[in-house]
Amino acid sequence: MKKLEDDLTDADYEALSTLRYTLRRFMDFSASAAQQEGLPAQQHQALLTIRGHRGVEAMTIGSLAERLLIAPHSATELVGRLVAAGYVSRTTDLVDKRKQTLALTEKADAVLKRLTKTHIAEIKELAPQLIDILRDLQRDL
Amino acid sequence: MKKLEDDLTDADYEALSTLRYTLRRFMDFSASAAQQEGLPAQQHQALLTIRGHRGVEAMTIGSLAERLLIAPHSATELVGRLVAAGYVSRTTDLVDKRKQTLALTEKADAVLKRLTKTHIAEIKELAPQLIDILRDLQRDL
DNA sequence: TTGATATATGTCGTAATACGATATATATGC
DNA sequence: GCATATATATCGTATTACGACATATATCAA
Repeated sequence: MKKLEDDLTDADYEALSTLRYTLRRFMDFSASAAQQEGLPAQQHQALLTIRGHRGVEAMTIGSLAERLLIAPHSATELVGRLVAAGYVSRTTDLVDKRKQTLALTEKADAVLKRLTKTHIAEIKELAPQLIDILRDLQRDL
Repeated sequence: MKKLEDDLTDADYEALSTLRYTLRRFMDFSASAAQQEGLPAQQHQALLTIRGHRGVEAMTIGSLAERLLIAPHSATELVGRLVAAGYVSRTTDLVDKRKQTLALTEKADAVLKRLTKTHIAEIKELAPQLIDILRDLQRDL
């Protein structure tokens, strides 16, 4: 349906560039919204990850690290900040005492609820545009 | 089609969390790919932005900053690094001597071409999943 | 059980980079 | 032709993830 060679067109670069721009705007919106609630972006992501976690196993430092794509010891530091700020409680797992079980405080629940509503609203604005760009790139090459 | 109250369900948090996880994986893939080419992620974004720029006006420090959502003086520093590494040429605009016109070197063109191909391939993998999640969130609330 | 190894988390110094505050050069408008 | 705005640049600072290393607990084989 398109060019026969495997070379890239100006439109290809433009599409990818626009995708990244759109993603940046979303991330920027998100970071600003979190900041307004007094939360650094990464701490917001940690709260969302803990709250959005499905599964029988409780959330731990290690699984948080996996989900955030950071090293376990970086998650340790991140959780340290969250506990210090009163957003997360950290309890030693009773079965495996190496593990730390994480849970949100009421304070975190309230903040995250507001942020999540705002984010879903923003996504509704952004989604159609994003889907269009993704479809374009799918068809590409 | 869903709950009547404006409250969030566990599934809402889960969907948003999954969206962010998917975005992180893409960004992480991208950062790793760039790193393998010797480029920090932000420098890669700068190159892509310059290359993907459409419009009569040439790319400048200021418009790069806008597109990257960073402060102009941060773009100055970023471009400084790119010039030092031989990826970008910076020339004073002839009409408006305050402006710096940016262009990619051949070295940058080659690297960016490889990276862009890889990225488009990756997006083809990720796009269906991403579109699904976005649709879910669109229908939501 | 014991000892060896693996796993989970924690500590501390470092590096990278965007920012704030500030500065300079050029343009533009009255 | 000055006052103000715009575009870019410089430098010190703050944030945060990481590498290197350390500790505690678990697991498994002999």
